Amino acid sequence: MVVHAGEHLSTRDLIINEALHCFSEVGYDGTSLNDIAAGVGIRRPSLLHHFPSKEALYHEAFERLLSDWFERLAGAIASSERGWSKVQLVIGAGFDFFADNHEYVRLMRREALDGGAHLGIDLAAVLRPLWDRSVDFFREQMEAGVFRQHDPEQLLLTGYGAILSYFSDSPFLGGLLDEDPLAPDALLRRRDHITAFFRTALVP
Amino acid sequence: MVVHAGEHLSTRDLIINEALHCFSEVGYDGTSLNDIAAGVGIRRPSLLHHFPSKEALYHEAFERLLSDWFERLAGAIASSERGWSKVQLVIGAGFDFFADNHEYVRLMRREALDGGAHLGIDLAAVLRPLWDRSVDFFREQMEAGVFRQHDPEQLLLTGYGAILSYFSDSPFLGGLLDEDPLAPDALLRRRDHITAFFRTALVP
DNA sequence: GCAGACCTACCTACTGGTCGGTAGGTCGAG
DNA sequence: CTCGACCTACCGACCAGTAGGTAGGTCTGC
Repeated sequence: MVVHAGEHLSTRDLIINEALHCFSEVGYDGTSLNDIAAGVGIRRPSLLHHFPSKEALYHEAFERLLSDWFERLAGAIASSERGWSKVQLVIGAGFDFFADNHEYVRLMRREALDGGAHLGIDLAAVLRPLWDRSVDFFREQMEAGVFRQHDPEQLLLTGYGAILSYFSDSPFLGGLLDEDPLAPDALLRRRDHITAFFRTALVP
Repeated sequence: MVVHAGEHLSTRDLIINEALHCFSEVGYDGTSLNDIAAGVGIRRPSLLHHFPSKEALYHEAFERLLSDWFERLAGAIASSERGWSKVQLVIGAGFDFFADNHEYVRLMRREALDGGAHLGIDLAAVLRPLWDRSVDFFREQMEAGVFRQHDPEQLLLTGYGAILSYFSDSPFLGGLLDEDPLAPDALLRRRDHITAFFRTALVP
C-alpha cells in the first residue's frame, strides 16, 4: 500500500511516494525524472537503477494506488448490508479514502481525462466488474421497491462526478468558495450533503 | 467566438482552433507548437509570427473559449424565470453547450485540476460572480419554500461534478459503459437523468 | 518599395536514458 | 582474520532527441 509515515522506507518506496506526489500535482508530462529524484534526494541515474523507465515507474505507482483503493473499498462492498445502509457504507468508504488521499485523486482524474490510453493500465477495464456489480445492485433494489426508480448507470455516473470532482478540482474550488475545500469541517459538510442528497433521491 | 465551420478563417483563427483541439486532447505540456503548426499546415516559426509565445497562445485560446461559454449561458441566466423552470433552463443551456463543445470541456477540466495556477487566467475569479449569484438564487428560493432545503453551495458542487465529469471523462466512461457516452441518444438520456434527478431533489 | 506571411537554419535548455566507475557491504575460501 | 569475488546503491558525464524561441531571408499582394 501507499506508505505514508516517514520511517524505514526503502528508496524504492520513497521514489514511488514522490512519483505519486509529482504525477498528481503536475501530471505525467509535467513531471521530469529529475524532479522525482531531487524529491527523494538522489540523482536521476540512481532512480533509473530502481525502475527501468519513467513509464514503468508510473505504471507501478499507479497500480499501487489502485490496489490501495480496492483494498479500502473491499470491506464496504463485501458487506452483507442491503438497501440504503449499504449505499451509505460504500459512499462513506469511498469518500473517506479520497479524503485521506486527496492528493492522488487528481492523478486518477488525469488518468480518466486521457482515457488511460497512453499509459499502462486500462483503468476502465479494471473497474468494470465493480461497476457492473453496482449497476446490478441498484437495479435489484429498485425492482424490489427498496429504492426509487432511476437509471442505475446514470445514478452511478452522477455519484462518481459528485464525489470525485470535489477532490480533484479542489485547487479550483478553493477559489470559488470562501474556505479550503479540504479543511476538516468542509469535508464533513460535503460528506453529509452527498449522503443526504442521495438518500432523498433513493429512499422512497 | 470559437469558429466551427471551415470557411474564411484567418490563419490566426485556424491556429486558435487547432490549439484548443490539441490542448484539450493532450494538455498543455503534451502539446508542442510543432503539433499545432502541423495541424494548421504551417511551420512553427510561422505560428510564432502570430503569437508571441506558447503561453500567450494558450491564454488567448482559453479566454476565447471562456467568453463563448459565458455568452451561451448569459441568456438562460438573465431570464426572468423563477423556481424550477429557471434551473431547468440553466442546466439545459449548460449541458447543451458542453455537448456541442465536449472536446473543450476537457480543457476546462485540466485547468480546474491545476487550479489555473500555472497558466494565465484565474478561472475561479472569473466564475466567482456567477457562482455567488447562483448561490443567492438557490438560497432565496429555498427560503421562499419553492425548493427543498439544501446547502446551496453543496448543491451547486454536485451539479458541477455531475455535468462536467460526464463530458470530461468520456474517454474513460466509454470503457465503463457499453456505448459511446457522446452518442446522441446517450446524451439525451444523460440530460434527462440530470434534470429529473435535480427535480426530485429540489421540487417539494 | 513595402509590409505581412511564411520559410529554413539555428540556438539554448532540458528530456529520458545509457555508460563506466566507485564506495561500501556481504560472502566463502584459505 | 584476511583476501578476493560479488553485490547493491549511487554518481558524473555523456548521448540523441525534442522543446520553445530567434535571426534572417524569400515570396506575394498592395
